[in-house]
Amino acid sequence: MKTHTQHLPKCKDCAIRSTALFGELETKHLDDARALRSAQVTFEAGEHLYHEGDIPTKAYTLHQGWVILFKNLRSGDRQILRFALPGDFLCYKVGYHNVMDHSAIAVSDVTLCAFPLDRFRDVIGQLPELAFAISSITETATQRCHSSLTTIASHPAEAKVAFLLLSLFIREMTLRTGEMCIPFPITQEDIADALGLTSIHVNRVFQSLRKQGLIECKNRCLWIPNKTALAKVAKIPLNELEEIMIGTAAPHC
Amino acid sequence: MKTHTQHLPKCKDCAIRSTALFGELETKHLDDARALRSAQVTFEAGEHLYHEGDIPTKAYTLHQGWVILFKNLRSGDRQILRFALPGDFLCYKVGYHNVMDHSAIAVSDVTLCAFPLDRFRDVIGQLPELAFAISSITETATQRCHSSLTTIASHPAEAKVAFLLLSLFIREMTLRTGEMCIPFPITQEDIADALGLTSIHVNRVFQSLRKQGLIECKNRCLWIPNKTALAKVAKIPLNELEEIMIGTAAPHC
DNA sequence: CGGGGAGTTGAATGCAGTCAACAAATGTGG
DNA sequence: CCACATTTGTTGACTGCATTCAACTCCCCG
Repeated sequence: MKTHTQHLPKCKDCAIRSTALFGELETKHLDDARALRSAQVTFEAGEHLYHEGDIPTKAYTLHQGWVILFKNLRSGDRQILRFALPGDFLCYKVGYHNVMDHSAIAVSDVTLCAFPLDRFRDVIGQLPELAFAISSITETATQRCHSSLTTIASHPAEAKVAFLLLSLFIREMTLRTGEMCIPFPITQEDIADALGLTSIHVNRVFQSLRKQGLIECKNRCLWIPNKTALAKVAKIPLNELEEIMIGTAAPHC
Repeated sequence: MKTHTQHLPKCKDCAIRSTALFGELETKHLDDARALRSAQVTFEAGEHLYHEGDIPTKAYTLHQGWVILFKNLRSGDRQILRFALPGDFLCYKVGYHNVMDHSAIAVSDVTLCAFPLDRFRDVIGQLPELAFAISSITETATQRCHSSLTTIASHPAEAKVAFLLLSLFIREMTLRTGEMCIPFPITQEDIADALGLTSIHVNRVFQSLRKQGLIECKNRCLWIPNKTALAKVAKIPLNELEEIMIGTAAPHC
């Protein structure tokens, strides 16, 4: 982990600001919002951002790269709770049990904007909008969790994989326009750990989806030629999925 | 649904106040907190509190009875997201997409305290503590969702059922001390819909758990003689589960 | 007393897991 | 730059948990 406090990039030039929440706040309360950010931080692929049990002091907006949020299980393997993509808000915790219930690890090299948590208390006093902004983010997170829960609990493996790939594809594509594939730094085993399947079975599903022409995936890149068709396999209407996956994700400065 | 605005019970006499969040706020900001409550509302068993797609105007603290939160699936059946018990906070929504992503139905006759959502905006301006209180609740909800996700994704049916029964038991037992069973108004099919199993398989698991002496369940009542033993089957340490399930749940007046 | 919902039981099917071996891709040190 | 090691992906055979379908019982409620 490296921390940079000097020469931070200007917020107004930030490519992901439009997908992040401070984008909206900034117009009205530019200074308050900016004042929250303390530093930019980088982690290398494979580094832990935080561990289950940690008491966090900083929240992060993910600026670049992918992060996996997961819980370690007694049995030795892990349950992936969420894939965090640029624009996502991580590690915000204000409740009584201010202990992280999961760990986070960088899957690719990542850059984050750091916000000391204690400053939130002060700023929210003067800026109630921030409280609603954060509520909105948490609600989105819960909504996505509901969506995952539904898919994982009651659909066959092919639908689960289709759902996850399509979700990630939609989220990543909103960040980059006009490209013919998205970077896809996760492994089939990661997908298995997210969906409660074995990597072997995920592999079989991948091949089946490839044969049907629904996905193209090689060299750490993913392309979905026909989102509607894949949504059908995922057993969720495309517009519904897009509504959940796109939209305000994080405060960003 | 019936609404009562007269002769509301006094908050300080409320049995569940201690498990709810306003319990803490009240000492400092009694009047502000009370002012939020507009009415008590009752629903009969089987009545819907709200539907997926609704734009809510009121949030509720569940005062008595159980409520099921669920999503209807294309396939015709439903995915249960959460069982709400007395003390739980329902239907709070402030984000941009202020549309409910799920429906709620009363499983037993229920009483709720209603809080008009528009008042929250005003009060939070003067009372930032309320913002944190609500954040805390939402975090707990997300944490429980994580916990469900983990259990449902990666454990066999017996562990899933054990996990759910134990969770409900622990939560309900904090509300009533010294009793030899908890009211258990849900059916095996409800459990199946929550865990992504068939009711037939849930039934087989029930019988297996009964034979092992881990649960006693009849006449809409549940008793767990040995929580530690059942936690072992659920593949989660008892103290960890208790930490997630007990504690601040809802603002309550 | 009859009807309907909830719970129970059995047999057959199938989806996904397990084990094992191998191939391909990626990374590392000499 | 090549040789080797490690990780990731691929394939096949076998097993088993959970589903499906169907029939039947129990219990509550009108």
